[in-house]
Amino acid sequence: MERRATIKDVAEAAGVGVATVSRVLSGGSASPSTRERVLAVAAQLDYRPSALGRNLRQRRTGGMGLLVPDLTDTFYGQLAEGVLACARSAGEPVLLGSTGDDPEQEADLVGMLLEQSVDRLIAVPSGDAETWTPVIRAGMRVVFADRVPAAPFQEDPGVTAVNDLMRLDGLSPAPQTRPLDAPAVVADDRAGIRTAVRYLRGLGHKRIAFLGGPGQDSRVAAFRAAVGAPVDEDLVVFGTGSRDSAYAAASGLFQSRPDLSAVVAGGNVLGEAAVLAARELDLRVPRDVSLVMYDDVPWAELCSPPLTVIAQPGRDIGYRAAELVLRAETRKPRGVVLPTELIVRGSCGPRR
Amino acid sequence: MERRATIKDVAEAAGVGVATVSRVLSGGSASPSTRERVLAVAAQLDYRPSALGRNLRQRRTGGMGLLVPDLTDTFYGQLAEGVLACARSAGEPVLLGSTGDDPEQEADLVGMLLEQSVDRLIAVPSGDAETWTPVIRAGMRVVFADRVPAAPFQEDPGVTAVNDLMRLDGLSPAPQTRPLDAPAVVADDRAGIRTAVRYLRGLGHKRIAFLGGPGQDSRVAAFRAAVGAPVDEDLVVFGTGSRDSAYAAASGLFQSRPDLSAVVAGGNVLGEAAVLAARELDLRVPRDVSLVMYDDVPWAELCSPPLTVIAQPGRDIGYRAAELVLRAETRKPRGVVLPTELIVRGSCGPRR
DNA sequence: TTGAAAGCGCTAACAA
DNA sequence: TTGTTAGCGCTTTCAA
Repeated sequence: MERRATIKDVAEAAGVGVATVSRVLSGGSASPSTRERVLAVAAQLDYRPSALGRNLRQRRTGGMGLLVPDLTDTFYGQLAEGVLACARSAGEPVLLGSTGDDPEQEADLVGMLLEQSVDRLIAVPSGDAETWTPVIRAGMRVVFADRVPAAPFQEDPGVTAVNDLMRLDGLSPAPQTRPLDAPAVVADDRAGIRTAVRYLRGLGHKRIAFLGGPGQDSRVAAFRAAVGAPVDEDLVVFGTGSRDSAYAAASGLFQSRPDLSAVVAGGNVLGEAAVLAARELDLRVPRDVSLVMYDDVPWAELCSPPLTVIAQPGRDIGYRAAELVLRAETRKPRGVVLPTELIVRGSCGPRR
Repeated sequence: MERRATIKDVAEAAGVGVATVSRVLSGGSASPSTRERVLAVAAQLDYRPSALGRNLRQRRTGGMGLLVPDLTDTFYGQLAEGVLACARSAGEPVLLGSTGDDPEQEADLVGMLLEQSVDRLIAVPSGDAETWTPVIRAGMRVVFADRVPAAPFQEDPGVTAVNDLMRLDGLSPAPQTRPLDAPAVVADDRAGIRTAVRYLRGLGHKRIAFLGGPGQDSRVAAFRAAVGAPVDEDLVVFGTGSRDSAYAAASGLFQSRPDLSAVVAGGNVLGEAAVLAARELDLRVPRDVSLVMYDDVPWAELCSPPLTVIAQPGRDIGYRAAELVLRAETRKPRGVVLPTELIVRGSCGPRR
């Protein structure tokens, strides 16, 4: 890197002390004449304050970290765009990491951010509450997006945010121990899933399956609640996050339960897998099987028939999360739940 | 951020000087006994060297910047995943920016990186060679990915990399002035487009259109070369990068030239638009119009018929670019061109 | 092999 | 309103 002008250069050229330059540039008090002179010189020298110096002095790096499971998943692309939009308008840098939905990789990435002294983080978490507690305790200001860390124990979720959201989602409330001081920005999974299930019920469907992926605990819970006890457990299956695994899960589901007439896919990768598996098995959508997919992605409309989806505002989720993590907010920040919308297209039909 | 152990703490606890700690931790010389002691203490204190201090001292930030046009475009998601994979294995952070294919936003983002003293950058460029020359001159080590900056003047492309690649792509060679010292990692657009056009020709198509987007100069050029002079200029149309604009371009194309029988979409967003526009206009694919799309994305298979595509290795492009920018390489680094592959599925048929 | 010391560019006390 | 100064945590001469 070529030598760039430093604050000292500006100070000398303007005939003032470095502190004055610093003050002027950060909007502190200074006489109009000094201010003007300093500004002129700075512009003339094309001076740009070094974030390095400032950060070291303030013992913290500006900007924020962003951890998502997979950027080839369009939903996370949308979420990331939201975060970037907010960060840009705030002039803050964003450090990106992709976790592959693997708690270990996630931990590595968090370690890297710690090393960089990044103390603000937006995360779509893979690890459970137990793994996140220490990092929040260590002073990292984290906002969860899209989902919250799973509770490690049924009897001790140990997470305020998780707790509240689980309650929102109709899960059993649990005693609040060790509250996890992190807000979360999520979609209203409960309402979204409930609406979808009711819609399918209205079409006459009785055997409705749920095809889930990692971190979709609240959607699964919402599904169970929506179909009501007793839940046919064979109709609730999971992939591990990769497209292959999602396909395997979908294919296995269709083959083991040819009696099912509708499936709710918990995310767009799972929806994709369902479409592919159905085609492979010569199941027609929606004639043989109806499909509702979580996430509205551009290609949902390209399928034939176009997919009926539960839309969640990925971009807004990211934007709001970035706002939250940026706002040097007061204590006990609360999370936000954004609405979902059932968009009816052509992938659901009456039960045959 | 809670107080973390510093190098000084480690030095004191180990009864050595800070320089020794620094040496030990960076693999310098030290007696076995000292080394062991320092290491033990460091581990015990959970010491992690602060990137802040190191960076200031070395007047540069580690890691790299990554600038892409749009993360909701799956191709760039793939590319980003490649970059992240390489960065992770090198333990380097990645600063992400999304330019929206807007040279101004791009310039802002570059400015931000400069301020952060990030001196390595992987960019899918929006601005032309003229805007990039100064940043490279300023010492930023940039590697272009997916495409190279457009040449500002026909008679003075002013860019070695651009120049070479344009030549590869069959454009007129130009005198090499002001060489732009930046390597590029791109797909073999020329071969990809040529193969697609030949394939369509083989199917009997005569009136083949090209639907392009920003930064696709080399693909357009390849298309012109492949169809051969005289090129029917009305059959070469462009969107500006947004989905809406792509749709408008596709729709306009189909309506103004009902005689066309095949279209090559220069990217997946354009392909998406073509499918949508065709459906809206009641054009059947491939009966009424054949379609080949650049980019193999997961949803290409979900369309019916599944889309015939020119696959380019997005992830590899990102990975290789990251390797290049990381390797403190010798002078005059050359770019790399990765192969494309025509994947025939169902969106092309014989001309009616 | 080791330690002392000098900064990297900046901000924030503190003085003037 | 200003300038001087002391570091932030680290690496790197330079001596010992």
